[in-house]
Amino acid sequence: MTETPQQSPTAGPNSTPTELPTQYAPADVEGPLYERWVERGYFDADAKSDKDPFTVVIPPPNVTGSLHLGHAFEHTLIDAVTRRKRMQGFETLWQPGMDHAGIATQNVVERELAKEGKSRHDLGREAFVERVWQWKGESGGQISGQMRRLGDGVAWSRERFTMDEGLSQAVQTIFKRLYDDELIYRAERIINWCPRCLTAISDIEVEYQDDDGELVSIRYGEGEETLVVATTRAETMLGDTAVAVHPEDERYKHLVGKQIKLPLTDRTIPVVADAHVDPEFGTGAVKVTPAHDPNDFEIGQRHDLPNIAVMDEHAVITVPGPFQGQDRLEARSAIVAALRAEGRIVAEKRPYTHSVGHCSRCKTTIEPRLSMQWWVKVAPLAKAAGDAVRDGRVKIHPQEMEKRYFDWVDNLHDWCISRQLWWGHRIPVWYGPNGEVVCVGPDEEPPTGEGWTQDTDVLDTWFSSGLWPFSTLGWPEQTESLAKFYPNSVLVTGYDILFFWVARMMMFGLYAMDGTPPFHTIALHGMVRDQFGKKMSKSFGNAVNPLDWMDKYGSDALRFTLARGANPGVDVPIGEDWVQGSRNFANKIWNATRFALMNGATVEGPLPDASELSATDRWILSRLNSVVAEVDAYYEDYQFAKLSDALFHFAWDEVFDWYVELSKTTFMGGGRAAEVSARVLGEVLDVTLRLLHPVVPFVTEALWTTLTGKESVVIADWPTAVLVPGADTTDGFRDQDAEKEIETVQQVVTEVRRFRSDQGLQPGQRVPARLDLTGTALAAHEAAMRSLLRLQPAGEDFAATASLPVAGATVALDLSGAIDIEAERKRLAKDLAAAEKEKAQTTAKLGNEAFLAKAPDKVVDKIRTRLETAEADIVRITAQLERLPKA
RNA sequence: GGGCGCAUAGCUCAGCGGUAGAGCGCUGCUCUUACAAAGCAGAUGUCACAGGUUCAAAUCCUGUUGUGCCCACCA
Repeated sequence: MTETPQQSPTAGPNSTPTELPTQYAPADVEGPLYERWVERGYFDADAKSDKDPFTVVIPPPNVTGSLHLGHAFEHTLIDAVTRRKRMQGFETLWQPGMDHAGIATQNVVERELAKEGKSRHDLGREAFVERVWQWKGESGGQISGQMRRLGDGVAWSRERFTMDEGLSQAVQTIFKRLYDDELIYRAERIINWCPRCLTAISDIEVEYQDDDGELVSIRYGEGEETLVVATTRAETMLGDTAVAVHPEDERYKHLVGKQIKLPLTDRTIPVVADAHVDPEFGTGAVKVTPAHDPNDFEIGQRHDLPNIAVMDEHAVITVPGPFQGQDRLEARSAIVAALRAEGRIVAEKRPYTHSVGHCSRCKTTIEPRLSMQWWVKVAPLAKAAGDAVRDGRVKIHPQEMEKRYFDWVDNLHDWCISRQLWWGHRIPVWYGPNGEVVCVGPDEEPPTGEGWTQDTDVLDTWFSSGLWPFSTLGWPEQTESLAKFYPNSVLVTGYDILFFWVARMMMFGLYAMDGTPPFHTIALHGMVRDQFGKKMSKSFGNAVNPLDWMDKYGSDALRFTLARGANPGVDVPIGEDWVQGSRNFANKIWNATRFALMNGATVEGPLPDASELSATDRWILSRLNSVVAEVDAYYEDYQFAKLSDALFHFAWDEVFDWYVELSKTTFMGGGRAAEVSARVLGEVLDVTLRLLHPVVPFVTEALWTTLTGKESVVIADWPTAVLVPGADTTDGFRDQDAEKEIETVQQVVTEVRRFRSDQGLQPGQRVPARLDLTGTALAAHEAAMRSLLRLQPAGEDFAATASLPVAGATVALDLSGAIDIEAERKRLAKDLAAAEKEKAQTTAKLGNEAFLAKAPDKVVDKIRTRLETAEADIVRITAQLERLPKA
């Protein structure tokens, strides 16, 4: 769809034909540019470099499928940060890689198998794992393809996978060290069991939601010795081994120590006194099922109660009798029915809304279950992880998130790390024939001989990703890369994995790297949502494949839209219309650069001396330097939305709109003035493109290389304040007077345009006009203003029918009787009313003693100025109204 | 049950003590020689509600209502 290259019709002295088409076609440039960047090694990181390092790791995407908009968002932010640092001269490493995502990936592959009517057991462990590797190959390829499309500047040669050889070594090493330090142990506890995934999961992998259940109150015991307990999981009563009451509870004191009959069984169970029981809640008596409830388990420990498991791993009743073989839900209603038949149900509450745990992977209701598992003793590790933030060595951004972090690390239970899965790092522990337990580190031979077997479980996937900031650099080997790039500089990730991943990296990093935290800043971003702020999900039908929008609008457009919505720590809505708007912005940059090139914009040679610059030139250079400073400040504070917005408005409104329009007459006039402006425009574009590059890398690369003739903006210097020869500034050119002057020009132009529009004049219609600019600084801008306002020189027969005094200047127009007097009268009346209101307000304020006494001078001055402006406006408008011919 | 956050233009959000802002959308008029993926002009807000502090409150405090998120072993 490329159009014939256009040539500037007004071919001035500097105009050259340009090869750029009139519309930016991202698809034509993005792919080749990315491949060129990679080939030239711009993204590689050299551990031998003497530059200061800047390191950031990718939050490794799961190899479960393809990237979604959330990844596109995260990658945009990380890429922007690292591209800027690279331009600033740091030895920059963006470490790429992927996560094997144990349970998630195993589930995906099992679903694939299910389509073929097979289960993983049909294949057997080895063949199944082989199959998952195959899946990883495909999915991983897809993911890296998407990252290339996005423009991610990662060091591909360093790509790692949490299950590759080196990282497996790291996993075994740290496991062994923690084991030897007694920070990893094996114990039988109540765990969160997923009867669908058939594995234990950790506490944070359980999602609680309010479910409707039924609370039944059951009478236990016989005759005088009865009490009532309540439960939502009636089936667990088969495993009850006690009833607990509060030690001080008078109602039950006589029963403590007695045995009472457990209904539906031939067992009797003791009544125990335990302070855990809240006498205020329910009946004050609690059934105790140590094998199926974490609290009950602890009560059981205190009172030496037996643990009776009543369900197998599929949550099917195993207790011999009428309920054996029934699923837990089936058994629940059957047992309630049986109890009712015995007259033991004394109350029912249905529905009873209560919080129920679900497997975060498959949503199946968790079944607490007694099980032998491996654990990390987190207390000492979590203490260190909390302290590193508390003492300021690690900053969390935005700071409000610190509270969440502390709440978690300060109240952490031990971490169950073993999983009854096949996909993952196998636990490096061997069991001997006589119950010996041997933990083996990397490069150690496992015990051989009769009866020795390796633990069949694998590790929680977050165990290996917790090592990511240093395992990717070669740890446990003391590599050059590790020395150079650890600790990481900043971690950019979503607040949703603050506990899963960030806290674990903190714990492991501090532990393995002798107390050096893995990064000094944690920048947390929000979740991508749809244009109405709704969560994106496949089932809701509002999920978007980032590739679709990149195909349609270009990667830059997607990236810019995402960056522009990125307020720290809060969710980011995105809609297709907005991406389209960003595409328009990219096109605008493209065309503005075309215009500049057609007019000879250049970066060759030094900037002209300050004495040669027009006020327009000085204004835009001054503004440019403010924006450079502003953008830097926003980057340091991870304010991506603000920096993107600042650049958007500076580029579009100030450079591409006002500067270009105000300079057109200069360019057309040719001569030295045009040369000067061409050099200034070249400079402004050069800097603006470099400022924009981290967020919109492709279009800026295409244009910057064309503009400057240099190799690549990827390796260009990050902008600093521009200096103008001959100007009395050392820290960057600024010119307040020029800024004021152009502001006035803008006011005049806007005011006259408003008048023209109100009068129904066609935008292109030329009107004879006389401009009285005496006593103002605007004389130099007359040609530009006439051009912008379509004003012709006043001829012999000029008759002013409208006269607009604005900002000290007067613009008289000859509308040759075409003026709509009523419209003008209305407009002026409206303006007059506004000015009078303003006058009244400011007068009142200035008459207020208290205000004058307490308000800062700056504010008082401002109010005075407002009053003066209002008074001047009133005079002006009144004069205009009087001058209006009678209708 | 605890903790945190949010309520500002039709939508999504900035602003966080001194004249209400942006993007998108909407209404007019224009192919004005970089760009119609554009230009110009315009409309639209008791800044959730009620109190309080202050010369001054969208902005600070208290309460109310609505809403979202995180955490939690009350059967």
